[in-house]
Amino acid sequence: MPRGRPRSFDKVEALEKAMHIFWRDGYGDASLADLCSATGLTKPSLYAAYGNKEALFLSALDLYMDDCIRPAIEPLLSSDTARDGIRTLLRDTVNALCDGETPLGCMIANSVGYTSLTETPPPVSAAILAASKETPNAIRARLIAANVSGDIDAKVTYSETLIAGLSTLARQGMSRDTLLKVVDTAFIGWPEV
Amino acid sequence: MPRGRPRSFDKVEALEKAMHIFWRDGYGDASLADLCSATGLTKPSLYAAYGNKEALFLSALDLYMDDCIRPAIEPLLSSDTARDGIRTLLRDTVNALCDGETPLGCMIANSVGYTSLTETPPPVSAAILAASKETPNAIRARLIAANVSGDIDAKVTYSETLIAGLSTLARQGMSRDTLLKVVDTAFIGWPEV
DNA sequence: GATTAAACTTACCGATTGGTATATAACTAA
DNA sequence: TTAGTTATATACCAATCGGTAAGTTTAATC
Repeated sequence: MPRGRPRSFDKVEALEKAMHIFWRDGYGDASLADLCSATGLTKPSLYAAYGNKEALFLSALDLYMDDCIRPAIEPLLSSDTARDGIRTLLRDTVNALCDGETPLGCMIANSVGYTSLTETPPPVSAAILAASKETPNAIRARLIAANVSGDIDAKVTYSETLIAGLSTLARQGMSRDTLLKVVDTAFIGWPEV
Repeated sequence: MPRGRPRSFDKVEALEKAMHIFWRDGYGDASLADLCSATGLTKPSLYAAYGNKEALFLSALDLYMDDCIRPAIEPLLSSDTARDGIRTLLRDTVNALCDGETPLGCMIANSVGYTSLTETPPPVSAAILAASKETPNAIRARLIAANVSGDIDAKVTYSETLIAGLSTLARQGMSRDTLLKVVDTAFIGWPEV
């Protein structure tokens, strides 16, 4: 049993609220005042529980990866073909980007857009950069495993471009149906197998 | 001849410097201190010449459209086929995004990424939104003029997605050659004529 | 019940934000 | 030369930024 006064809030629940603020506003534009009013906590409570703003963001990003990114990557490995796996990943991505319950767009892509990397603390920008590579790396691994012909790196970067663009457009309010058509269009020239 | 003391700096030259700051940092992260040190002006001089920060951004965005966007759109109208015109537009875009002399990425796409549209003044976000539609509108007009078959809107949004994604990746430091390969990959499935 | 350890509340800190009032300097027109 | 007009430099403003020092509650342990 811990010794002193028990904390009056749920730590992961509050972290989820904070994550949504970072997701919507990015690291720099998410003020402590916003984070406090979203979580219902005061600044000293936030700092006691998570450290400082930087540590809070890193925790929120961890949560985002575990909740939103990695679950979408997993089915890629068990897909029939690499093409189908990546196509499904992109369609699932669109559905996540346009989910009405969470902020528009992808938290990582939003953060990359926000960071004038000069002004963001190096640990934060490093974590964002690392996070932004997880999906492309998984796509590359899947293509290599499938032993596909052609330029694998070009296909990886092409997929990366599509994801970043889809997130940007989703953030601007483009509809889910429109973005799903974009995915269909993007795969017209992608050879089978 | 104007009456009072003549201004000691060139107004469009200073605006270009300010434009580069907004281009690199977006509206919110570009502080007046940054804008002053980049232009070499003091705050009262900036305000006397351009109004306030908001008006300065709008002027900078106008300059960007005239210098960078519209010149790239123009050749689209005189291209042999719609496909070749759009493909050339995207290749020129990549070259502009990776130009070593200007900030990485596209000023409009960067600004869209930055704006947590709640915090950006409405005139600014409206101008950004309008600017972000000029290229897609030109692409749509070209496709209509060519009377291409298939879903024109899907092709337009697909192009829009590519541009936004290319800008994001360019901002992250992806090389020009890599992004040119992305454009090649993106047009494999785009039917001729 | 006394002690101890932790969370909470209130109030504050220096730095930076966008924006401006005031005063001085530089120029033209009369 | 003088009056009128505009640009400059200095210094300041309230508001907000991330972060914290005390002091007060609330609980478990002894």
